[in-house]
Amino acid sequence: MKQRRYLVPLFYCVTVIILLLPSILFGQSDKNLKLGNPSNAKADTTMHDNYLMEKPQYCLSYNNTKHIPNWVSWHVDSTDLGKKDRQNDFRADNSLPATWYHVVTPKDYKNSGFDKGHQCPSGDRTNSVVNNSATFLMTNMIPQAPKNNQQTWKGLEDYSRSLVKQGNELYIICGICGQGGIGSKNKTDMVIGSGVVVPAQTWKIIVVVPVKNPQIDTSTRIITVLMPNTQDCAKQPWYNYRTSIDSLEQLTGYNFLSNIPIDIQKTLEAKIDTLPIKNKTIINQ
DNA sequence: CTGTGAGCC
DNA sequence: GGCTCACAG
Repeated sequence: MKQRRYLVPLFYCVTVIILLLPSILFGQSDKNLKLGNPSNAKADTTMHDNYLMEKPQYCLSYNNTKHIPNWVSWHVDSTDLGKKDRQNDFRADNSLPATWYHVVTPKDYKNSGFDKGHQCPSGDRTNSVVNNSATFLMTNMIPQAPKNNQQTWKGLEDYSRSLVKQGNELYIICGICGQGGIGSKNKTDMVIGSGVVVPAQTWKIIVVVPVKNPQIDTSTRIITVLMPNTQDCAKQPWYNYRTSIDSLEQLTGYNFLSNIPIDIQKTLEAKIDTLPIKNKTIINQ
């Protein structure tokens, strides 16, 4: 009879460990795709143009015709932001299926007039060397016009991290559409290197969730942008490129936020963020 | 690897 | 000036 007294706490401990196992093993990786998989990508090598790759740091749909991701999805909160240095170890992603001939390397971007533009930013993964280094895999890069990448796009990335520091967690997805951009050589390029497609536009959706009240409802702030992959992009700040998820769905054919209840989803997808940014006047256009 | 540059706070 | 996005050699 005496042993039975140990059974209850033992059962309790085992249950807790089993329940926590996914987060112990995978950290935050389960959050990276939490709001949905907009193109129904699958980790199936026959899906060569919509191939799902899940990493602890971010998830993506890879396009082996374009040799860039269709979209990259991740989650950021204050635990992701640390003090680890930018690793700068751009390199081929050898976790692509071995049967696929084409693997993009940094060489494909050399002297192209386009940046190796992070989708999941280095700056969103600074809590460990391993996590930061993972953002430098080439499957997380697109040929991005330098002024788009280093100015307009970076402006939104910096603003996003300021929201995290103010007590929010973010669910972010971004990607590409179309073909043909204008880089530092001041001409339209359709491809660079050994056939890496240059997108015409870049888009991003940020779902802002206060950590102290982490529910997603019709009042949740959504920041959606769509900007040209050109040097002219930087003539406007990021907040002048705000649009609705509805318009992005029409453009891309994707279904965003599909894991959110449909009525909430519809309200959120119609919204265009209008919050003034940094007290600057927003130019209406 | 080091050095350089542009933009922004 | 310091920080962060990069580039070239």
